[in-house]
Amino acid sequence: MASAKSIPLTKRPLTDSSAEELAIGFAALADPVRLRLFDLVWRAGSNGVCSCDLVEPLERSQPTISHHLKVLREAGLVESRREGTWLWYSVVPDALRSAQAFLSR
Amino acid sequence: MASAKSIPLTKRPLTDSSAEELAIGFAALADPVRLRLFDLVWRAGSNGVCSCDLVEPLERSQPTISHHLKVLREAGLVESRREGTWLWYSVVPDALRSAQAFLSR
DNA sequence: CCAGCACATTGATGGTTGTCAATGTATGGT
DNA sequence: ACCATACATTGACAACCATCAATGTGCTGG
Repeated sequence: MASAKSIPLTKRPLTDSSAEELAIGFAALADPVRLRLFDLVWRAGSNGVCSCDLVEPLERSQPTISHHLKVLREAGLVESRREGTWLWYSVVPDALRSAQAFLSR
Repeated sequence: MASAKSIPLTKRPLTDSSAEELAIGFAALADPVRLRLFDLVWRAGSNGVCSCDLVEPLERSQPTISHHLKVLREAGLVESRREGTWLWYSVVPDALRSAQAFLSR
């Protein structure tokens, strides 16, 4: 049961742990290359996009793109599915929910 | 005049420069201490909050808090106003607009 | 003018990050 | 079995970052 003294969630300051969690999400978006990468994956919709098509438009080496995709994956923003030799990346549904909630008051 | 070939803004991939700009905003929020700091300033509303009241709850040294406030200020997220010896910090109106717009598709 | 408070700046340090060349691994075709 | 392709991992390096102690700056009261 809720205590009589409880305060509405949005009125309480950020806890250390939820700040940590949010910061991880924002950190994943805190690099221009990674933002454009995420944008390209996002635009591909639920079908996703082959990572082989992400190297050229971003003008970075293949290991660099692979590294950034790993950061996005580990932050829970994108996911990948195998299709033969290829990997198809797509945005995790509701991945941005907590970030959106924070920015919207 | 708009070209007949022009594409709706939201359908075009992120340009390098707008990705750079967005990334600066997200980077400012990509640290747990800075997030809690921003949260505290935000909750203070338009009156703002004295930075002397921000050191203790965040359990960091005064120079560290001063450094983080500078990062938030230079990212355009907060602004300060002098009141005698004190500085009062408040959130810049519409500071989060572009970030919100990006996260909302 | 001096003492004290609020806040900023400097300098140092350990840790993290973006990048690429080189190499490794997995998958599919022949 | 072999080779080519797609992608990941490793290692290295320069740049950046969070943090604090020490010091500097600006304001106020006496």
